[in-house]
Amino acid sequence: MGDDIQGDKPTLRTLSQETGFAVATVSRALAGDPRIAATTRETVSAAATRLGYVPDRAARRLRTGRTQVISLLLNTQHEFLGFTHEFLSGITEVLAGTGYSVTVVPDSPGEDRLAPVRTILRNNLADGLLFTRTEAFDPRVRLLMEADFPFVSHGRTEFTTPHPWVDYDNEAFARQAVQHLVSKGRRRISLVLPGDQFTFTQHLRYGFLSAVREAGIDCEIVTGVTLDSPPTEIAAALMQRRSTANPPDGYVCVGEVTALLALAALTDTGAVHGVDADIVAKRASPIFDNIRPRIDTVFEDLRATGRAMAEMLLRRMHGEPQEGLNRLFQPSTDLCG
Amino acid sequence: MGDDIQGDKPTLRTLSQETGFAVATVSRALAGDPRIAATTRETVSAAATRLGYVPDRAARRLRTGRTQVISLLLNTQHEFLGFTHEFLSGITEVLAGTGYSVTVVPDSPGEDRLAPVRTILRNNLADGLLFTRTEAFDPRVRLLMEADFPFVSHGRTEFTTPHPWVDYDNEAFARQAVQHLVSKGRRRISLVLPGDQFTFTQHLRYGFLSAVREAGIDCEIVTGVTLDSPPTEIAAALMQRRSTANPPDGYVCVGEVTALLALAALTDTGAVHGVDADIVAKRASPIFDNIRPRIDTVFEDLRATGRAMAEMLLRRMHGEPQEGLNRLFQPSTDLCG
DNA sequence: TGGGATAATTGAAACGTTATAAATTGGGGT
DNA sequence: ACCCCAATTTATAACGTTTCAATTATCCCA
Repeated sequence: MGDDIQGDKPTLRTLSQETGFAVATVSRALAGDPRIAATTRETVSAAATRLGYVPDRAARRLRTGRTQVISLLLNTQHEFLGFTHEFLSGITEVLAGTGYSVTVVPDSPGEDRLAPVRTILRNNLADGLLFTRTEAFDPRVRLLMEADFPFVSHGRTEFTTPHPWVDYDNEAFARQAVQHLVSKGRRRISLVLPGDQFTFTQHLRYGFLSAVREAGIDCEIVTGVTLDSPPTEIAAALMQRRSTANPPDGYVCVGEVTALLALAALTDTGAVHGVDADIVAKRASPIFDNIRPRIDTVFEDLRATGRAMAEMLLRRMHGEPQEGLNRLFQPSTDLCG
Repeated sequence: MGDDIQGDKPTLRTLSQETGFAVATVSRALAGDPRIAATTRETVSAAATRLGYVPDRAARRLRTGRTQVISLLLNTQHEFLGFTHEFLSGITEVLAGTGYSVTVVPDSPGEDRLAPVRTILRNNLADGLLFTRTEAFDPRVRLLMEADFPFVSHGRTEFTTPHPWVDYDNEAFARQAVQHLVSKGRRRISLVLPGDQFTFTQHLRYGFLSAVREAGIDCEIVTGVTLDSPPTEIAAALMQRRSTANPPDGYVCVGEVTALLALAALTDTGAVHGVDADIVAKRASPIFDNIRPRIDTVFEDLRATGRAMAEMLLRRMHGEPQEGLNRLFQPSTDLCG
C-alpha cells in the first residue's frame, strides 16, 4: 500500500537525490558521523526509513573488508543429542538484528581441522569464528591468535596467552556426579571419557578422580573406547566390565547416549537400576525426563552457551580487550541438594 | 615454503601483471570463455593456481548480484532429536567445494513465517532457500514462486503449480506402522499428530486411517495436543487415555520424544511394553538402538534428505526446469518383513 | 573589513569483479 | 595489394559503499 512504485532497491544515491545531499554526506549521516549536522542526520535517516533503505552488504564488504559474517565450525560426525540445534539456536538468537549472519562450515573430524580455518582467513570469509571441541593446545587457537582474528572457543586451552572462551565446568559436574552417587551409597563408579585430546576430558578426569579419592571409593575409567566410539563398541566395553567379579554400582555419563548404553547394560545383565546401580548423566536435550527408569541428570544449557559465545564474539570484534572475555557455566545444582 | 613473499591476496590485477594479459582477459579466461584462446586460458589458470588466486566474493557479488549463499530457515523452537544436526550436515556436505556457503536464519514459529523470507528477498541475502515444516498452502512457497526465487521445501504443498520439494513418505510410514502393530495382534492404535497446518500431518492421518480401516481395527487420534505441545501436556494426554475403559494397545509415534512418552505412560500405569501394548516409532537419530525395552523403529535419514535438498537447489539455481525436481524418500522396510 | 579558524559538505577515488562495446590482429579470398 | 571477416584482446564503465582531501559556508576577533 504505502510502498513506492519503483521496485528498485533504494541506494545511497536514491537517498542523495531524495534529500539533496551528496552521497558522501548521506553515508556519513547514516553512520552517525558527528561532523555532519544533527538536522542533516535526521533528514537523512528519516528518508532512509521512509524508503526502506538497507545498505548493500556486498558493496560495504568490498569497500571495508568486513564481511558481516561469523562462521561456525560444525562437527558433522558426532554430536551430543540436541547439541547442534540448541547451540545454533542460541547463536542466531543473539545475532538476529545485529546485521551479522552465521554461516556453517563443516569440520570433518578425520581431516585437517586447520583447513577450514585457513580457508576462512585466507579468503576473508568471515569477521569472526566460533568452534567447539577445543583441544589443550588447539592448533586452531594458535593460528587464530597469530592472525589476531576474533574467535571464541567452546572449551578452554592450556595456552598461556589468554583468549576468549566459554566453557562448562565439567570438573564440577564430575565431582558432583560422584558425590551424588556416593550419597546413594555407591562404592565403585565407572566413567567413559571423551578423547584425550580435548581439554574438557582432563577436567572431567580430574573432577572425577579427586572426588573419588576424597570419598575413598573405587572407580574405573573405561579403557579402549571414548565418547566418540561407535555405540556398539561402548556397549561392548560396558558389558565386558559388568561381567567381572566386582562390576561398578555407579555410572557417571557425559552424554545421553552413554547413559542409555549404561542403562541397557544394566538391564541386559539382569541388574536393576536404582537397586544394583545408579546412573548420573549430563544432558543437553529435555528427552531424559521421559526415560523410564528415571535417570538423574544435570542439564547443560547449550542454547545459553551459544548465546554467550555469540555475544562475546561480538564484543571481541568490536575491539574489546580479550582479558575479561570468558565464562564458565556452572552445572545446575539440582543433584546435590 | 613455496608461498610467495607478498602477503597481499592476489587479485585479477595481480594475474594481469603476472601474465601480461588485460584484467578483462584474465577474468574471461578463468571463466572459461570460449572466445579466449585456449593457450591463454591455460597460461592464466596456471598462474592462478600458482599464486593461489581466489576470486573475491564481495566484488563478484556486487558486480553480478549473485551472493553465492544459500539460506536455511531453522525452526528454533522444536526439533525432532538430531534433526538439525543431520540435516545441516547433509547440506554442508553437498555444498563443500561448490563455492556456496550456507547461512542459518532463525524461523521463530510464533512469529510471521514470511518475515525472514521477505528480508532475504528484499535485501538479496541469498541465491536460494531451504526450509522445513511446509504447510499445505505455505505462504512462503507462494511468495517464492511469485518472485521466481529458487528454493526447495522439505515437504509437499497442495499448490497446483509444481515446485521443487523433498519429502518423506509419511503416509507409507503410518500405514506400515499400523500394519506392523496389527501383525502383532494389536486392535486399538493411538496416534499423536503434528499440527494440522503441516502437509505431512495429512499424509500421516490418511495413511494411518486407511490402514486402520483396512485392518478393521479401532484407533484413536489424540486430541488437544500435537507433536509440538510441551512434553508434559502430551504425557498428560497419553496418561488420560490409558486410564479409560479400553486403552490403546498400540502406538504409532512420529518422533522420539513421543515414543518415550508413550513408553513412560505404559510403565507408569503398570502396563508392560511388548505384552500389553506395542510401540512403533520413527527416528532420526541412532539413539533408539539403546533404549530398553527395545522399540520398533523406522529410520528417517535426514542427512540424505539434506543432501538431496541441497543438490536439488543447486540444480534449480543453475536453471534446471522445476518439473522433475522432487523426491519422495520411502521408509526403510525393516519393520514389515 | 578582512583574515583565520571552525563547521559542514562534497567530489572523486577506490575496493575487485564482470559486461559492454570497441579495438587490434591475422588471414583468406579477390 | 586490398578489403573484409573472424578470432582475440582490451579499455572502460559500472555495481554501492566508504573515506581522503578539498571545497564552501559561517563565525569570531583583531
